[in-house]
Amino acid sequence: MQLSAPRRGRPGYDRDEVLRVAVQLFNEQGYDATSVADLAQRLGLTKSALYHHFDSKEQLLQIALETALSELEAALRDAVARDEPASTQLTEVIRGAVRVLTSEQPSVTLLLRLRGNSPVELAALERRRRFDQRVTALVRAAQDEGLIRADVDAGVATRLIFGMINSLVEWYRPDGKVDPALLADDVLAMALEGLRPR
Amino acid sequence: MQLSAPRRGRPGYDRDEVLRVAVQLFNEQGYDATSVADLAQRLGLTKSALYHHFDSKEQLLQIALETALSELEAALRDAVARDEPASTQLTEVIRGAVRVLTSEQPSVTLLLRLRGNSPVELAALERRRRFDQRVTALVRAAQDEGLIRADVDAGVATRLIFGMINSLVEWYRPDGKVDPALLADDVLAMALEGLRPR
DNA sequence: GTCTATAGAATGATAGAC
DNA sequence: GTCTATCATTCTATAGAC
Repeated sequence: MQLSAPRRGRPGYDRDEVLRVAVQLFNEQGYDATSVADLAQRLGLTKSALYHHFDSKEQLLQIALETALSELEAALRDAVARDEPASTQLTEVIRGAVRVLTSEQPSVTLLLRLRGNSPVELAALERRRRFDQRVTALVRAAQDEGLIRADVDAGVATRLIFGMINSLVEWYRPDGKVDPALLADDVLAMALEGLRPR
Repeated sequence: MQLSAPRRGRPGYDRDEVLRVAVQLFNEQGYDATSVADLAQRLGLTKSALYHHFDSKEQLLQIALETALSELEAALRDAVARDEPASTQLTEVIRGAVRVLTSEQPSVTLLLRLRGNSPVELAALERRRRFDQRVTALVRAAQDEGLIRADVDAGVATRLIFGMINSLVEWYRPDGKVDPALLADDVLAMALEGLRPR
């Protein structure tokens, strides 16, 4: 079974490679601050060559956001699929979110910086909001089970936990020095046990 | 003592009011996605009238960033001024940072979203980096004193703590329902004791 | 010849500055 | 309002691998 069709035509970038470089540049400079000319220059192409691969600048954004959101939603689905206590599901969601943020860091970074300036961005923000709501419900259930203190608001607790997790896109570097699974352990330890020695 | 000079000439915005609206709009849409025409429309002015108050769009950004950075640096200075253990200084820095993020939320929000696309942005990012380094040194000293577990990297711990704190700009709303000082208690409790009941 | 990646030139719209 | 620069985008055509 062949994994990729044999290359026809002159050699050059394919769609995936263009997308990868585009998302990286969007994250370096910001989506709005990055012009199609910037991207063409980074790739060593002309703008018109880029438009052969994609319909619009926004389409590049849309595809990247779809990747980020579908991976996060899959992690949530996997965590709640098995018949386990909400506390276990919550810890699995946290591990899954850390895994997605490290493995799909570029596209998730784009997602976390959206301002809602277009229908595409608004739709992505709405999907992200629904994800947050489902996690908040898990935190609430985990409070009922006693894993999480009941004297903190579930919404505040969720936001603080994901404040830690989401900050990963700002400083995590996939250079192999930090195992993402161990990083998830650190996040869970800090969220549940705190940083003070016991 | 009069707090504001009597208004002369036609009524209108003064420099501070223009700045306030500008920073708010920058945060709604993103700095790069906001045009001077957008800002003029929001204020009900022409672009020319705006340029009477300011030299450039970037000057508005620069002033806001100066506010955010000087307040954060002042909070750090206050925390380390008194002759107390590093552990105490660290908790005071955290309280101060939460106070600044809530009281100066608009300008700090701008600071946290910078990408370094101009010399002004690069200089601000460099000042922010120095702030982070000084806090990391405090965390390291607090580890030596036993407030913070020694088995987590000081840099990782600092980043996770400020991941929580910085997330405030995304969801805190100064509507009076949440006292910032109590919010700082929540952040400190989660960072030090964790969310699991003891 | 056919398919794909690429270029050059030009479009209309909008940017920041004054 | 006006200016010049730059924006995203499109049209038409070519270069190179099959």
